[in-house]
Amino acid sequence: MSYTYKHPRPAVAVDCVIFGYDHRLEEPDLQILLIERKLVPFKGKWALPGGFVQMSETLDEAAARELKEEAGIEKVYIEQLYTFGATDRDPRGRVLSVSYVALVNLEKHRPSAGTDAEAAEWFSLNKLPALAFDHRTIVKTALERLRGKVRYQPVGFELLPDEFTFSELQSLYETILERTFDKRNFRKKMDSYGLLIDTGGMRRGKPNRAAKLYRFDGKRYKTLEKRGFSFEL
Amino acid sequence: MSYTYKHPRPAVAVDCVIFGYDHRLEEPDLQILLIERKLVPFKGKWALPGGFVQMSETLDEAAARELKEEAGIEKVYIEQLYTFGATDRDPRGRVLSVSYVALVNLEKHRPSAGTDAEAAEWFSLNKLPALAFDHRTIVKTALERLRGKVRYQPVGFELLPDEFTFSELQSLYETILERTFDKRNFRKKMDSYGLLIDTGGMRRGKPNRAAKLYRFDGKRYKTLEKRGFSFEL
DNA sequence: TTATGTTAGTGTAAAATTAACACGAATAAA
DNA sequence: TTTATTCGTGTTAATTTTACACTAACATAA
Repeated sequence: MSYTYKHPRPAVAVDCVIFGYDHRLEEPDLQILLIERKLVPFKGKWALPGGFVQMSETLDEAAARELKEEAGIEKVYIEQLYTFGATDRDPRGRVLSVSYVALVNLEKHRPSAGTDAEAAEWFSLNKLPALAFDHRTIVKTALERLRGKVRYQPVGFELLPDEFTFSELQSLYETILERTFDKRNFRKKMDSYGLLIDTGGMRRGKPNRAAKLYRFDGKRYKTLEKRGFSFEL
Repeated sequence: MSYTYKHPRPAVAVDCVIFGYDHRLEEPDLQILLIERKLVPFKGKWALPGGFVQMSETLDEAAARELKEEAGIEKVYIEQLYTFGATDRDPRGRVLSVSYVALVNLEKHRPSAGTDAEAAEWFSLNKLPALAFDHRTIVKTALERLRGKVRYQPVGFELLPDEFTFSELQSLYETILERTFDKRNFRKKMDSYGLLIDTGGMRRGKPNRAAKLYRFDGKRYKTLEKRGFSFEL
């Protein structure tokens, strides 16, 4: 079966930069899920999960599908990032890449468990291997987006478990933004938005004072957002 | 001549939201350049300037080319906005739209003069006609981007002439953000960044005190930006 | 049972930033 | 020369941000 057009057309792929975060680590860092390529070009090299867009699906759907098929990840935060269109970015021919950024917590979504995604592996952002195509550029762009976005939209919570402590939240921000925050000031500011719900639970198990568990109030945020409220860290 | 592929491919277009601004108007507003469609579908309707991506050009190049061919506009600020990929956004079949935002000053780039762009016309943003395809959505997205961006990156200057007065700059921001600023505070803040150069010239001609002309120091901004400085209004 | 090591949780004062506010100076036209 | 209009400027109060240190609670080891 083949398809014929009057004018030449580029192929269109979606590629996903999946940021993972594990709050349980001593020194948590951002991770990225990569897949080892089984085929030429770049056989054996690591690449972002992705694939070609089907005619019947939207771009968002294509990204969600690839996320599920190649990474075994479903129902997470995902947004379109940028479309990369250098003419020589794929040696096979003209291929555009509509890139997406996804955010997942590594406790909720176990590191490449089961599924199709056995070729998948998490890498620390600062220990990435050489990447196929222009995927390095895509990752860089994704990181800039994440750093920018996290400061004025409450997307950080997507990287945490449903219930988290203030310290965990702070560590997350410190990791992403590569800076430290004063504990009291951080808490004060976060508190002031009234977006965190005290779940009543406590994080126990470590040989120190237990920490209260909170949940992000997404509904309230949406309400406030419509009223012109803006989150800012 | 025809082109055959093993798998079906979407067609890929670029569409440009060109924001225009005329500081000479009494009550300036943002304008958008539209083109009256000569062909079905949406014949007779207004649409964003755009067209299909050629195999030999990058997406940015395609956008620049369409800007020139359809709008007669060259060498202006342009950046990629978003890629729209609803399966039914074009009745002719699957067409992706990689959208761009461009910013032009209407004194520098005369309203649809000469060129190919005779079908082109500027419309006030709040008096837009019905648009073809999903172009309304694209315009909405573009406006959100502009509003967001203008506050933390000095892109507003792209909408002004090379030399402008403080009042003109303030009116621009007030127009885009749909709010007012205190004259003295606005000036103080802008001044504090040291990004405006006093050209020595004066804006004369009106029956009131002449205003000093300034120029935006783009080079200095780039230097500061690298040092971690960030503009914010 | 007690001691120890470690993280959780909390308030205040100084500094910096933002917001509010009014009037004389300069210009072109009448 | 008068008039109408916009330009250019400084201070004070309010708010926000920053800096900073100790007690409380928990699990483990003694």
